[in-house]
Amino acid sequence: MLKLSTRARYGTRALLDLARHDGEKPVQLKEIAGRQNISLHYLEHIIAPLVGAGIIKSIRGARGGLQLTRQPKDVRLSEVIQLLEGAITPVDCIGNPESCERADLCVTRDIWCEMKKAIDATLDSVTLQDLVEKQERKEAPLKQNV
Amino acid sequence: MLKLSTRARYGTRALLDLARHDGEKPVQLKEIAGRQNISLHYLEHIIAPLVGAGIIKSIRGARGGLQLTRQPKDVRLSEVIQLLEGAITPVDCIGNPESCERADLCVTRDIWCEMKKAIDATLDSVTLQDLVEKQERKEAPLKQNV
DNA sequence: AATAAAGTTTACTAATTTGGTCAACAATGG
DNA sequence: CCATTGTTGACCAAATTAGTAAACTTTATT
Repeated sequence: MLKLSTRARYGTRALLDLARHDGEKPVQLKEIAGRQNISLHYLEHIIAPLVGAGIIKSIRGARGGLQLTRQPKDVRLSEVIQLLEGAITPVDCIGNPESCERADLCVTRDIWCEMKKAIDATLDSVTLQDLVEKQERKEAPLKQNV
Repeated sequence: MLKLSTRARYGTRALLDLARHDGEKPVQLKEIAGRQNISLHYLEHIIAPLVGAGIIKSIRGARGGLQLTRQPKDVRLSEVIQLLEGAITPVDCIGNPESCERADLCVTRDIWCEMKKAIDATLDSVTLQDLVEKQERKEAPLKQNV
């Protein structure tokens, strides 16, 4: 049913968490895992490709942690999802047309291509900064009630 | 990676096959399986929900087969995919917000909702008739070369 | 230098989903 | 009655997903 993997979901939440603490001291994996209610061990796996891609900087050792290497406004979800679950290819023949001999005549393939484009466009239009701001707007009214 | 299941792909191709023979005598599963290069036994399972939903009529016995119950222009891919793999819910919390306690404050959820909308809109904009016409346009130039 | 606090990496596993196959069954035309 | 065609349920293997565990590396601090 065109599911997004938990890797993608957790990873995005983790990045949003980092974005909210951008400019502060490093954020520990443990903190993120706690706040986002994600298994620490699992989160380690999810973060790895993001560190590998250089979108996150890791600082080892005591008082270490993780930090974004770019400003939140410069990180698009399209890139994040790409790193977390690879390119969005609803069907294989989008990526490599050779995988199906009828690819060039196949009209259903064309539709799946359009679907991919629609998804990509959606994700490309959102940055971490957008999410941070949205989150703050959502939380603001609540604080007044306290 | 947001894969479309083979059920969805095969099923759509099968329906397109039926649409191309709309108004003719019933089309046998065997023929479709042959033309579309899909295992007959597997196709049986894929067709079942479509028959169940009444989008296809089945005629048993000798000279039986399958037929669309509606005109191809009245069958939208959104409905087809819905039948073949259920509602498109990139994350569970879209369908039932209760599945996650932070649903109402979750900004990533909002993005996944937008993603779903983009996919649905794409599929809703295409009918089987559109596919048939597109296919004919694609095949036309080839015939001249023969 | 020792130690504790981080992140990194590899190995393993359980559960689920996917993509089928097989065979018995039901209905229908001839 | 019988050949043909769709229907259904049981079953299965491979892949993927989601997660756990533990050893390992790096670094700040004392």
